[in-house]
Amino acid sequence: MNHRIEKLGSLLQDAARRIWTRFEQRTAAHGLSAAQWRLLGHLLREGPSTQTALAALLEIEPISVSRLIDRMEQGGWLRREAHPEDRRARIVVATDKARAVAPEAKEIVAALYDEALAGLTDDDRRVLQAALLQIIENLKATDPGKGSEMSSARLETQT
Amino acid sequence: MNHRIEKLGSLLQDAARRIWTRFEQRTAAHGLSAAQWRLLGHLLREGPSTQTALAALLEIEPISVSRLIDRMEQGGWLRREAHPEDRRARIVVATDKARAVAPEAKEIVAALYDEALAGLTDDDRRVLQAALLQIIENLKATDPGKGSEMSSARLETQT
DNA sequence: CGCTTATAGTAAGCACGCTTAATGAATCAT
DNA sequence: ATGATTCATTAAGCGTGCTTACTATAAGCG
Repeated sequence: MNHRIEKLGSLLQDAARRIWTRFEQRTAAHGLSAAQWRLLGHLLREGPSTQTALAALLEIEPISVSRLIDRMEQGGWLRREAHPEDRRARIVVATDKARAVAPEAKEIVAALYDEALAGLTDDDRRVLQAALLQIIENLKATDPGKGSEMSSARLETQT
Repeated sequence: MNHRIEKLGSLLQDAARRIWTRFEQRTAAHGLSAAQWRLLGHLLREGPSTQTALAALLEIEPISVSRLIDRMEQGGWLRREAHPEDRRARIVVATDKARAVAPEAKEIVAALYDEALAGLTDDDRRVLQAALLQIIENLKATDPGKGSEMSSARLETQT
């Protein structure tokens, strides 16, 4: 019998909520939300991209990307442009405004993570990171506890 | 320089999202959501309670509790009753229906957590749990990176 | 007693995730 | 080439969290 983490779901949710709330407090001047910054980060690192590609990358549903981008376009963080070859698709391009705030946002995130992880050793942090990746991997399959095909996931899932 | 967890926020959010999504898939027959189950759990363990008390316990805003309870009341999971001494307050009481599904919900949660944590050793799990608690603690203060007053948090937050 | 302040709950409105379903364009197969 | 299927995106509507602002009651104080 393995160790039970009583409130795993609540703990994860709380931790995540606190982080993005804090992020938004600190970027309030720009009005950039955590989800928006996450998307923007991808866009800036990897260049213009299709909405579908972004959805896959962020692992959220295309419709969620669509509406996120609606607001970001309104906020002037990016533009939707026509795809040159596929008239179904749009290319999402970050604006100069986005490029301009990126360094500051990065610093805010770095400082926030340092704060969040204060008191944790390097080893703890590595275990934490690996554990989160493992959890995500374990829950990727549609519904059966099928788990992963990589990253050393051993399935010992059955009742 | 400590280990940086590049995408701490995203990882936490993803893991949490996957857990509650999965929970809701499995309780779809009852139509119980993860947040509702969380509230119900408190109610069943600790008995009838004021909305304010629930908000404090769940660490969410009273208004969030209010609307959550709206739906749960509609769903027949609980009732709002008058507080005998304070006419401002309402006492929230779980119904028999809630009591009836509790064992099944508990099992679903336990199985889900087992699945989520598959491949993690007992030590990993303990570190994970402690790390999540630490992160939550570290981010409790209003905004300044004040961190915690307990649980061995050393602040090494500065740039 | 009557005024001020604090507390319990709610309303309105926003962000972000979801599901389900629609639209238009591309692609595959006959 | 045409008809069916797949794919990119959007629309509508819901759940959960938030902030801000309001009502009603309670409590403290002159």
